[in-house]
Amino acid sequence: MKISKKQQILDSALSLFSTKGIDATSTASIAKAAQVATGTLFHHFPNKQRLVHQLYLAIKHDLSLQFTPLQTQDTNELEPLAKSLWNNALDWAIQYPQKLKFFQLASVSQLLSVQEQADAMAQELGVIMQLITKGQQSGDFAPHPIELVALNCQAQYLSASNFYIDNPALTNDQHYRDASFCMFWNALRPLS
Amino acid sequence: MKISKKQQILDSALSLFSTKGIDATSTASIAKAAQVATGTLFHHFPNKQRLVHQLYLAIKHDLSLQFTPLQTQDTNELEPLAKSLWNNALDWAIQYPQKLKFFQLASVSQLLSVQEQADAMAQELGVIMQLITKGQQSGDFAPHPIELVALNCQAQYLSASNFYIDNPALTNDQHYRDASFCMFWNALRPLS
DNA sequence: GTCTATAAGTGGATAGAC
DNA sequence: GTCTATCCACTTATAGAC
Repeated sequence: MKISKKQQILDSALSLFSTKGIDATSTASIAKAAQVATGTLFHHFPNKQRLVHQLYLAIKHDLSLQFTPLQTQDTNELEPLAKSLWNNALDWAIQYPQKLKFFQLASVSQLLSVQEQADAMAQELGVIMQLITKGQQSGDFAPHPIELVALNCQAQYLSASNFYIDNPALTNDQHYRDASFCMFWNALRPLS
Repeated sequence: MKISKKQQILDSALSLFSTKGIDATSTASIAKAAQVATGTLFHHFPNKQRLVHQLYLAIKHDLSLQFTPLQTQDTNELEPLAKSLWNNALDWAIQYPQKLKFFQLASVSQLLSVQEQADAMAQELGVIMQLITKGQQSGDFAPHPIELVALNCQAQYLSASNFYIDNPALTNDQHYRDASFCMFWNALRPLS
């Protein structure tokens, strides 16, 4: 057996959550989709909430892996670095639309506490925070409050990702790609 | 009796939906909170989905009313107009945090079809679309695809609103207000 | 219009065999 | 670790009295 039952459950849960919503998906339907008994599901996860939480952490970690390869790049030129991070993140969302959708559902739902979300953000997306701080120090970015800027970045990223997922034909359209990055980048800049 | 039972049901539904989530809120709990029998609820709304839909439309309309008083203003100067629209919308969200929360839940959940959401957007928020078009024609804004720009505006608005709702102490902090508008406005501008 | 009572079904979660 | 079988609280929605 190549994939463990636990992983099958997580995969099926992601698929169902992202299409039907988290609350609207029963544990029984997850087990059925994973070709597993409900007893097995509750053997691996003490309850539904823990299953959601574990899936959330796994996906957030997965996204963070898109950023790490770029950490070693030259950081003197901020814009090209930001552009490759932006495109990496967008490509990830386009490749795994279910992960993005679930990520969004989990963020908006009250299943995870604000604290849990903030912790996951700080741990996994620390690279982004450092980049914002660096840009503010060099004067490339406006000196706005960092929490506000971080939330704004996340919001613009989710917005652009959803657009590409809903309009697959435009995925590789350079005009659209440039436009989305331009808005993102300009938002961070100081008033000229 | 000042408020109709139907309105009591809508009010209680909004309150419960925004705190517990839509799926996680039972019709029985809505009826109980509204001090009404379940039979009464189903007399006014054929089913739960219709109740959600009706609430969604009412709230979207409520938001749109924040924009109409400004339509008659002088539109030669775009930035001050945009700033007052931005602040109006933020103030509305801060005053009615439950409405914003529900609005977000309904947008992300699959309860409303993409078409229904787009229709409501076009009808109620047409003012915003016209403003974007006008800015693009005058050269104040970059000529990005309008759908992309509209979604970006909505995302930044929701992001800023959530921040203020989660941090009530900063509601009237001018530094934060200016920062959030600066990001929003800059995102729309062309590359300098 | 509003209520009570209840139908008919689904939910998360558990016990215990293998 | 995985399964079958099952508990029972809770769900949406309806019927019919007032």
